Amino acid sequence: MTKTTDDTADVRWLDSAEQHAWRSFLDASRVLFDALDRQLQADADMPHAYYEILVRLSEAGDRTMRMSELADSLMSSRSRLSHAVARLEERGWVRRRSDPADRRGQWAVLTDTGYEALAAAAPGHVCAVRRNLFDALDPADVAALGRIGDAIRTQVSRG
Amino acid sequence: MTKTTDDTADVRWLDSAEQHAWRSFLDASRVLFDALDRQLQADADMPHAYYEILVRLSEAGDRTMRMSELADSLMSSRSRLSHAVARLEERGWVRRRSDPADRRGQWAVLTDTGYEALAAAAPGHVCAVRRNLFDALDPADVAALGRIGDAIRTQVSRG
DNA sequence: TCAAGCTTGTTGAGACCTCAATCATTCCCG
DNA sequence: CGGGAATGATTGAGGTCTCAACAAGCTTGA
Repeated sequence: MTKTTDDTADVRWLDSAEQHAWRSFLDASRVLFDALDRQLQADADMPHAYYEILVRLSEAGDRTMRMSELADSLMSSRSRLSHAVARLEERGWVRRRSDPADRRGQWAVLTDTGYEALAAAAPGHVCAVRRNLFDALDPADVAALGRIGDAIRTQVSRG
Repeated sequence: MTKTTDDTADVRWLDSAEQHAWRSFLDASRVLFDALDRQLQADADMPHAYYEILVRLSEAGDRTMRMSELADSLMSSRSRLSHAVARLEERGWVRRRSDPADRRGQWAVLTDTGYEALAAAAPGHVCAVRRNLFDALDPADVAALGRIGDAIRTQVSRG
């Protein structure tokens, strides 16, 4: 969509560098995430979202996190996480325990089976990330990507 | 997930700069795309995927593209596009016409109604892209983002 | 010519996500 | 203390996406 009429004169359209950056970012995200999702689904029978949940839990003390804390750390809605953890619980990879101190709260706990599933999936996934992403980037690109990502996250959170 | 045993010694794990870049990219993509999807859904009653389809068609000669060409240009699977165009057709925003020269092929055509829906959605969407993304980036970042995106797309397509 | 194999596109089932509504609990303040 | 607001989390309905299977048409080569 480019500017063609005057009734939107107050909009600052994207210039060509922005246009290119934006489409490039969109396309790159799509192909990359699709590729990683397919790899994980094929080799470890889990979508990337599950993998990320297992990773966060594996890094937490006692392999345990509050649902809300887990959702925040994954930039996920509570609803999305609730559905996902319900499915992970069916697989026996995560268990939920209610918090005696605040009976509204729930703890998500990574089970041994869940840890094993993660350990089995990780090497292939990390290889795929390296092959599809980092093999294309030099150290300056890696640093730039980190900085840009941080800037975006901050910007979006500010509303 | 970090290296903890020796049975995966052949995997080159991410170093801390890569780790940071990767999570930052993941998180930024998630919050950004979620924000844009919500804005479009709320203000124009369409998901971002529909918007992109309408944009491509609006830019094509005769506002018409082959389904496969459209799918490729959107980095979309044919199945995804088929479902999406079916829904767009129900809304009267796109029509499909079969190609007399190759009767397997279909042309997707943007209708006037579809064009109007796009024109109505575009200003708000572009503002949201600027507010959530470009307002946080200086020109060097914009250039870097474009280069990195291109590199990723190339890398992933090479398998 | 014609059958095997590619290409184009669609379909259905099932998985996942969003939104809004809901429930239970805790917090806050008059 | 008590009642309304806020918090933590879940649920169900409905929309979108994936995967695999399919259908139909084109192309090729013996």
